[in-house]
Amino acid sequence: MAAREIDPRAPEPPYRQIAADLIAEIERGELPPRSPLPSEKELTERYGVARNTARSALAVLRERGLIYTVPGRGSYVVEPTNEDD
Amino acid sequence: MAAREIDPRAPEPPYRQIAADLIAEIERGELPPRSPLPSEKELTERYGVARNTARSALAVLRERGLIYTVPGRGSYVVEPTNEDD
DNA sequence: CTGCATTTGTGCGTATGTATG
DNA sequence: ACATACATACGCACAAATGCA
Repeated sequence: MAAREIDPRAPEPPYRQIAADLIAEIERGELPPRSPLPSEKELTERYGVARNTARSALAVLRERGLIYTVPGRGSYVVEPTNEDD
Repeated sequence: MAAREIDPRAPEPPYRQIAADLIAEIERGELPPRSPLPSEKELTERYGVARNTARSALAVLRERGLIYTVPGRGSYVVEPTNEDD
């Protein structure tokens, strides 16, 4: 298997497609708060991209404050901050 | 010339040293608002680093809201927003 | 409009360092 | 010491945007 719906020729670059995919997973609750995201290595295998591309996708989520990264451990979904109730 | 004071073995990684250097230039007024920063290529030559490293340095400034980047053109110092008077 | 140079955007591969367990 | 994972860095390639002749 591997390689989820990533199209290298789409106007949206792969790293953004992957970021959108991960964000969708979080919003669907498939990746609940504090749960670990796939490692960079797993993302490379799952989406069929290079490590830098996987890292770029994670960087998007990090900049949006959706995840945080711990060196040597991995990336995790942030705790919700109750700003939507 | 080339290669300004960048030490690859310092605890501060090169891209942060370069970012700090550029920030200092902005704060000294050597790079006034709307002035163009050196291109990525120029930064690689000036500091003796790879383009990715130069890009990482610019990304730091961009995230801090100190510069903005126009594809195909370059990066520029932002306009001050008068919040310090 | 066409072509060209310049510059940034994206991507791949690889290597080394640091943090964690 | 070791495995895993992220951080940083190098080199390279091609695409896309811009500006100009």
